[in-house]
Amino acid sequence: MAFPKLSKLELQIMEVLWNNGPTAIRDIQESFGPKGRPAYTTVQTMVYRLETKKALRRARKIGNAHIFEAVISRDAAKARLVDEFLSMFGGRMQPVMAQLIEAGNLSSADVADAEKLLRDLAAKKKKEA
Amino acid sequence: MAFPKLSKLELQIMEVLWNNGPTAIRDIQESFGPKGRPAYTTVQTMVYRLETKKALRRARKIGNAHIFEAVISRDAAKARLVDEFLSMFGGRMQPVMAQLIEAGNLSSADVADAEKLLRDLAAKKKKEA
DNA sequence: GCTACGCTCTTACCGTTGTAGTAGGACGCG
DNA sequence: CGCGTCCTACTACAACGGTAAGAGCGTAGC
Repeated sequence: MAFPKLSKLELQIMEVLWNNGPTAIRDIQESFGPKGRPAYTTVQTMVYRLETKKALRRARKIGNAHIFEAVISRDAAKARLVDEFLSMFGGRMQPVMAQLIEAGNLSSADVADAEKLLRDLAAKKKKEA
Repeated sequence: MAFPKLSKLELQIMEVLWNNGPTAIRDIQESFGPKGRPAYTTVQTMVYRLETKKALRRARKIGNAHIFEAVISRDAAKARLVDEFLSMFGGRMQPVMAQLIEAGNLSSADVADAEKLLRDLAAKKKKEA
């Protein structure tokens, strides 16, 4: 399949690769901040699983350490997440928007941004039609 | 904890209770539509698990069949879902909105609804400040 | 009253996720 | 060259979610 499902921790690992570019396991693990981070081998296991899922690959070696890089794009992953989420709401968009807008702690700036996006989208839809 | 995490299938079951009020397992199962629905005992297992999670309870019996009713409200469950989802995006609201608006297949009506919600929210925020 | 059908309860199994230990190879420093 | 450190690769395991089979009991209808 083109697109594997990623769990929360897997996503956090991908996030590091998306932000930092190719990274060694040790650096991924340390990027979790000193407290409450998972053990080195935990991160390692997740990275290996991401590898079999083809979400990342071994780019090269430095010394005996592998350097991993993302294969899947951040946008693709997030689109997948959105789909997943939508399906929880029966696939209907409107209640999701409503819930997000009401329950999420939106700042005024967030609201303004969202409005702009919606206006742009509305305009685009009009043109298409 | 006050609020258990519900999986997809668990949510679908709760959905039936929220829509229909107190319901027997057989009716929950049948509400999944004749094709591709899970076996009776599968639904039953999920219902039992929801019971131990205190998401629903046995309301009464009809003959020897239990009738179950929701304990958790739909809004509470969906709020929980939204939180869960947000945490996947690092808790920041804006990118989530952006992703949803761009990637979700919004109808024109959805867009209009969302805009209205946002306008109301903006107005409310102004008044608060 | 007996029988059959439906419901309950119990038990089980597999895949995924998160967690980590351990054994052994490689590398670099003194 | 030898020792410690670091990384790899493998293995393990528990919780959870989805799936369901099997045994047994109650009720309703004949």
